[in-house]
Amino acid sequence: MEYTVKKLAELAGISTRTLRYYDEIDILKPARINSSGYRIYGETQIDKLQQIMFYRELGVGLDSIKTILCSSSFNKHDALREHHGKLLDKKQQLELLIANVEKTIAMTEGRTYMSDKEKFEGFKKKMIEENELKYGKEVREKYGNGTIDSFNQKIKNMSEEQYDLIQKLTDDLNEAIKSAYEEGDPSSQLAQKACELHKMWLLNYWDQYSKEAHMGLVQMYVDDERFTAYYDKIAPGCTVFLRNAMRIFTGVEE
Amino acid sequence: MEYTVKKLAELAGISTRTLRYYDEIDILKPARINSSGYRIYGETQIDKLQQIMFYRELGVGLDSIKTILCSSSFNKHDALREHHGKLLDKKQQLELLIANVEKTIAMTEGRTYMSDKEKFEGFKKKMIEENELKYGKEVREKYGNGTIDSFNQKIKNMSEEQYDLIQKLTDDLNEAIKSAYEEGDPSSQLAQKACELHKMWLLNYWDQYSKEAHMGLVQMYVDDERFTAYYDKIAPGCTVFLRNAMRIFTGVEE
DNA sequence: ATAAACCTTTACGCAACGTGAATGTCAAGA
DNA sequence: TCTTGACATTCACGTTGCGTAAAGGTTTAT
Repeated sequence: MEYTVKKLAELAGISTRTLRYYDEIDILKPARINSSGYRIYGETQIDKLQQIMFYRELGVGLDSIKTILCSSSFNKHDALREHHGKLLDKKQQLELLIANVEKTIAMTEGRTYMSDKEKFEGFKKKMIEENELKYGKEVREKYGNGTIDSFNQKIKNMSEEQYDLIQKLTDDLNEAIKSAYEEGDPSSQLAQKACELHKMWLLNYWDQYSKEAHMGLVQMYVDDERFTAYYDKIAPGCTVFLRNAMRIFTGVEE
Repeated sequence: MEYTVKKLAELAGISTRTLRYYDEIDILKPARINSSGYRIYGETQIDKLQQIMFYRELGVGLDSIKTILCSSSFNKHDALREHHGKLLDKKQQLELLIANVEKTIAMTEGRTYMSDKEKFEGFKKKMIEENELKYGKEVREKYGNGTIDSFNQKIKNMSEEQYDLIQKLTDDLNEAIKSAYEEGDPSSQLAQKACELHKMWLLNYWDQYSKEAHMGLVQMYVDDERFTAYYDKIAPGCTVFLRNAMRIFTGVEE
């Protein structure tokens, strides 16, 4: 039995373009070409196509398939195991992605649930997105996943009142940092009050507080340009000032 | 603070090409372009880039990101949920793929374990690949996953002797079908013996046998071109002949 | 002044085809 | 016989998100 492209394509449930492509990349050549230039396939080609489709269904790339089909069964087995490893990696990566997306959705849902009026737009944008984006990785690395997970959980469970409170706290904190910074003395009462406020602000997100962790965080503000940029918006140079004040506040030498 | 491509790229941990590309597709335009044609970015652009990277980390396509960034938070939420759905689909698909690859690996491992000498190359190629490829789907659909899973399990557990036995049985079966077909009478003793052999052959793979299932399988040989082609290799037209003989053998009217 | 380090645009490459465009071939009906 | 419609052919561009030159202008440092 002989087949033209269309026939074979229908038999195999693929497109004619695919067959021409397979011809082009030398993965499946027709048995012969007739006088009009038509591709003619035979039984041998059907068998090969079946094998190709078999590996294709396993997600193997055409390039790999080409070499697989020409190699011994030993190498086929090896190739499959390598492919398997790749798939597992992909899966793990995908699961991480899904978890992150779910977390983000949960956050936005928590927010919209609490306020239909997008009252907390600015708050959320600053707190959640910036926190997850900027702080997420670093905090995860330094203090483990638990820290940021509980952070997210806390945000979800917060009442509107709490949101307002934190909003106010944040404003007060920034104000305090600014005034203290303008005064210039990290050991001043104003500066130490700012540190206290920063601690209170932090306590809203951290499950357990430690001076060391607090100091570490503020030091990180200084070390990472992105953090510095964020805090220096209050006043240029105030990130370092905050760190110095915090050294005194926590008594931790870093 | 102003940034050139290189500066911003280093800050964000991406390539300059990426920034130029984002400019090209209108996803992140520089604040201005200086007299030498250099791209100059500002704080606003940093913030936007952070948002872009945030969504990018979630696996959202750049096209979607562009619309997301211009839309309300409500629509952002919606887009995220849609994206989430897509990811779940992808995951499911990937898991299926992995399961199939694992199954295939298990099969080849079973085979190589049983025979280092690639003694069963032809057998394996015909039995496992063709079975899984051609028969897998249909059998699954008609008789559930259990049927083919137990089939695979059985193959794995088979001893070399059993392989030889089945090989011989297969040859006998084909021989019997051929002779019976040449005689031409589906009710002949030869034809009924072929049916009996086909049943014995089947029993090596099926956990429980039923006349109905057997008849259904053979009818499927007739209905599906690919099956027909396979059996007609013995002799053109013999698939239908086998079906007719099987009607008498099983007494099932289909 | 000259080299190093930066910037620019242009454009091909990647995987696996989809989707035309322009044109040739074949079997069948008026 | 002529035409129509279904098939075939070969280009060749589009898809995604950039990587990677190539060929050239600008800025900075020595």
